[in-house]
Amino acid sequence: MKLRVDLNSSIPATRQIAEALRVHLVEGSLRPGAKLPSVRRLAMELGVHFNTVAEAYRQVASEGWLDLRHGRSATVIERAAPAPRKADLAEYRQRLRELISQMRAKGVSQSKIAEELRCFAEELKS
Amino acid sequence: MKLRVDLNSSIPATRQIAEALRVHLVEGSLRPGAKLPSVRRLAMELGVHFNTVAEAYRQVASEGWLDLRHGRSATVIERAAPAPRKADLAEYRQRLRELISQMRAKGVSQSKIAEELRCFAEELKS
Amino acid sequence: MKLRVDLNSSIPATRQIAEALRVHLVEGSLRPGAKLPSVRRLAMELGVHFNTVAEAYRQVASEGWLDLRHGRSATVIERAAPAPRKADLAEYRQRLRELISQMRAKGVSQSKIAEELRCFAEELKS
Amino acid sequence: MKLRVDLNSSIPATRQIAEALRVHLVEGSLRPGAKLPSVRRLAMELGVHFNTVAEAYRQVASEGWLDLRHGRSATVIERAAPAPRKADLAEYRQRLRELISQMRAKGVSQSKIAEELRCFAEELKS
DNA sequence: GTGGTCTAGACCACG
DNA sequence: GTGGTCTAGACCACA
Repeated sequence: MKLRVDLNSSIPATRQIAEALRVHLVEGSLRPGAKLPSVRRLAMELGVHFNTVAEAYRQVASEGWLDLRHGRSATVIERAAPAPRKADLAEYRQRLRELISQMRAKGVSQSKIAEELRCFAEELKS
Repeated sequence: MKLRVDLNSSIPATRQIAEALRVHLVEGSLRPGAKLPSVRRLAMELGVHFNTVAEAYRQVASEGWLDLRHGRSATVIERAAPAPRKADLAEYRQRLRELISQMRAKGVSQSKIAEELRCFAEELKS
Repeated sequence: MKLRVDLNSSIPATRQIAEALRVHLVEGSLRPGAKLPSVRRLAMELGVHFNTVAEAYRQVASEGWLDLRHGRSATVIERAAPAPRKADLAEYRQRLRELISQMRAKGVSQSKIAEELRCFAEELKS
Repeated sequence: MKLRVDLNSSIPATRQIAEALRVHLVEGSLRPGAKLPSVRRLAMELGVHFNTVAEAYRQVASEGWLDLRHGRSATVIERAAPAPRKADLAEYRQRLRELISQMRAKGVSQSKIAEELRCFAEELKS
């Protein structure tokens, strides 16, 4: 498992790590039963404080992906996929619309954005 | 032009207003030359402090959408699209990826997400 | 409103502050609508870091006592008293039994403990 | 003597074991002279690592309840009740107050709480 | 060895 | 002015 974090990015390291973990979890490269590296080890590898990693683990655990208990290493657990609520979908659509507005506001062209979206859509197909 | 803000929401009012403006600007319901309501009037309508609206106007203006000068009403301007910085693009891609992971974590199926993305991409083409 | 915290105590300041707030809230000296002092002001008064107070506020707010929103001062809110669940009562009884065992283990005499308990019971009557 | 520990509980095993022992010791079901099961045996029964049991024994022993020596089984001893330190008493009073606030916050009525306290006080008298 | 807590300081966002 | 976030370091608790 390899995680990339960019310490110079304006996106906080905690969020980057949590997000990278979610990607692995969602995509199946981290399966139930797998043990994550210890917070301290991963922190050293990434060049961040161990609390930064610990917080990321906690966030992901609070979403039901990890069993995180004192003294034991963090373990991926079987996770009952919740049924998506309609309200959630509407909210996500709204957030997507806002994200696109922001991109256009920052000067990214419509065609470039459309290309990005299609690119992600393709990735999901596989 | 109608803006919806929910004062009880945990999303801060400033951001809600700025987002709503951006959506209108980007989607064309606010065209160059259009005049926005005065800060105080809009504030009264929305039930927020006028500074809150002023801050939202300033944010949107700083992105090049508005001509904001003392004594005149805020006017939408034809804006030279700023060159998107590479770092920005990377950040937006990251945020998009994150949004998608969250949707999947919430139980939205891959195909459903892909469909949403393509749908937005189509809208942008036109 | 006066809060006492003992920085030399082994009990963490955050917990002491949260607890002191709870006592005021439960006993009615902080009523719905009342505004708490700002985290920074209270922190200065108590001689702790403002984050310590902020965390205490957050804990109490998460129990439904406070309206805690960015930029506004913390306000006591009307709180629907939840119906006590039976399981809760059993748990509290267990915790009380454990607390008493610990006191006896530390050398506090039975009669002294009984006296304490009766003393608290009296306070509650009024 | 039977101890219940719940390995799935968020309460750590060590604490659960130590608490359970204290309750037995204080309430008299473990009297001076009684021998506790060996660390390994109890650990096996409870399904925990023997170090976990050993740590619990050590904690209880450090409070003067047990004679814990290499090669002999842990034995309950007649203990000279240690003099309670004033600071301890204050801390316990604080914890009791905290427990009561929590009960009230959870919706348990004052009179119900007072009744519980008096009930425990009576038990101690005998 | 593991993860967790508490405190702290620099900086940010909101009104 | 308000509260909040992020990172950090010393120390603690658990297995």
